[in-house]
Amino acid sequence: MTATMLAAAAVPHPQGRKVPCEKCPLRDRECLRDFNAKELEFVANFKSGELNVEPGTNVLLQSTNSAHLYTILSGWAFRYKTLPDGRRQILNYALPGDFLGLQGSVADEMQHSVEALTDMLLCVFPREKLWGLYTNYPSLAFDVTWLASREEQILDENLLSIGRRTSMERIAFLLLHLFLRAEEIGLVKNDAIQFPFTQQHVADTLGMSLVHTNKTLRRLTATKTVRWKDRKFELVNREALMEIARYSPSAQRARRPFI
Amino acid sequence: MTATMLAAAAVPHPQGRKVPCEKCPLRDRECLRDFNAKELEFVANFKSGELNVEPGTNVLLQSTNSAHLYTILSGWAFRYKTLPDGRRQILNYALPGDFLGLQGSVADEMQHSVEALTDMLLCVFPREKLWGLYTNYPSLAFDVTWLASREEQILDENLLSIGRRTSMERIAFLLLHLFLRAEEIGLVKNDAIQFPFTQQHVADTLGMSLVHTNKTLRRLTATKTVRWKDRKFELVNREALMEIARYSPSAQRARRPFI
DNA sequence: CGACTTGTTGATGTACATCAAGGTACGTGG
DNA sequence: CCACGTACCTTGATGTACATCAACAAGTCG
Repeated sequence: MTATMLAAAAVPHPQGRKVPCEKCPLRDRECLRDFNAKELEFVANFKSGELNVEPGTNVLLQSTNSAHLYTILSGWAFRYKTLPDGRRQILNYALPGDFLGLQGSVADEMQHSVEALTDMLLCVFPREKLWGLYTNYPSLAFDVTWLASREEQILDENLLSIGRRTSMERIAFLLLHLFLRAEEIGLVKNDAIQFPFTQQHVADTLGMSLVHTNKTLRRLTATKTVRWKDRKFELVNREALMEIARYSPSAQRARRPFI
Repeated sequence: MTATMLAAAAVPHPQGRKVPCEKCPLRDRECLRDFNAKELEFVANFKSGELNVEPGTNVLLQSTNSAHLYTILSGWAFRYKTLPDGRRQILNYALPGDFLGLQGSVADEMQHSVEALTDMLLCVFPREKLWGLYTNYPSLAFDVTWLASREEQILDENLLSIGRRTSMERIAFLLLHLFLRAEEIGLVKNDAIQFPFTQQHVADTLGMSLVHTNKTLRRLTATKTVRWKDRKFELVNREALMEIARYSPSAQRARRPFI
């Protein structure tokens, strides 16, 4: 029914810092807001190291508590929950610039897991410094809230999908959504991108069986709005796909935090 | 398929303050953390008035932007989204102590609507003062983040429900979830409570049709774990219901903010 | 040493039969 | 009139089974 969970959880053993914050790869992205010098200094101090993980690694694990928070510098992951009998629901995907582990600062233990889809480079923050961020850097605190609220928006949209969209609309919406997020951070070239997930992931995201996902996906590609073969995804007709997905262009975000 | 949307949006016309913050009805709830004098003073200044709305009123409306943030002092509401053709998905319910409208501070316009289920008393904050809260009251800023993160947790759980639980498990889980939230804030007496929503709301929350919701609900009540008649809900066998719902006791929250 | 088989595994594609869920219709009771 | 209850038929989704295809490892032979 669902893929088996990979057992090995990442043991965070922050190596010495490699990339100084002033040279953080994320800083080039024009979709992120700029830091001032003071903020940059704090963040540099906030950062305790980096973590490199392989596909299939569990960065965070349901029912445990991690001492770390992570910002994704590169790579893809997904957040998911499982029922005791193994049924799996993928909640959302995480891309460069996304922030992982906030829930652990608010509850005693994680209510979901995070698994890497590709090789990832993570920026590691010790959780106990989060409070210092709130007391000294309200702009960064607001960024954290911004990220939490954006995650909430995505979940709302997902809930609408699974609850009320048809299977065709669901798949179209998910592919479009991920494409647009990837485009926002510069991962798309010539309307094409490498998608690191399989049909099983799509099925587990949309609450569908693998077989039905496959059939619906064939029907979707038959519309010639998208191509998806050997991990390579191409958006052929954006407007038509938006139509199929019942996509209402969501509100622009004023700015996007850096952290 | 889904209930029709009520047209009238609430026009916030903050009347003069009625309840001074020191006497806020929420302060008695032992599930909320205490304010210190300084925080209380700020919040009293933050508050611009109160708003009283009737059942069916749209407190916030998708695709608009409200100049206000609200804390619920009393009453029930629900957050929902609609597709252009009218399909409705209820995302979550809002109870006393919950905070409404944060998304509007992060995006240009609301991505969802909020409709009152009962008479409600709302505490009104002007949105532009939110930044002052972040700069001067990090503890309150953290509370806002706490609330956003808790909302995210609930949405995660909902997504798991709709995506992977059976219809029986779904309904059991929803009823249990709402019962426990109501219990947390002292709305439950003798394992019984008035639920202000209908089967149509349950259907729209769980992504099911009304007819199927009704049939499944009959099967659930046949298990004698709950009673639900004329808006009165009674929890007869808590453990058995948790079993049916595949409820994994979620982590305790260390504290709960007041705002 | 390199080239060619063989077996394995994971992702995808497709054909059924079965079942859960939807839609319409028409009840009741307050 | 609205919320709830139930019957009936239809359809969308599931589960099982099996086939294809590429990637990869191990072993064999010239």
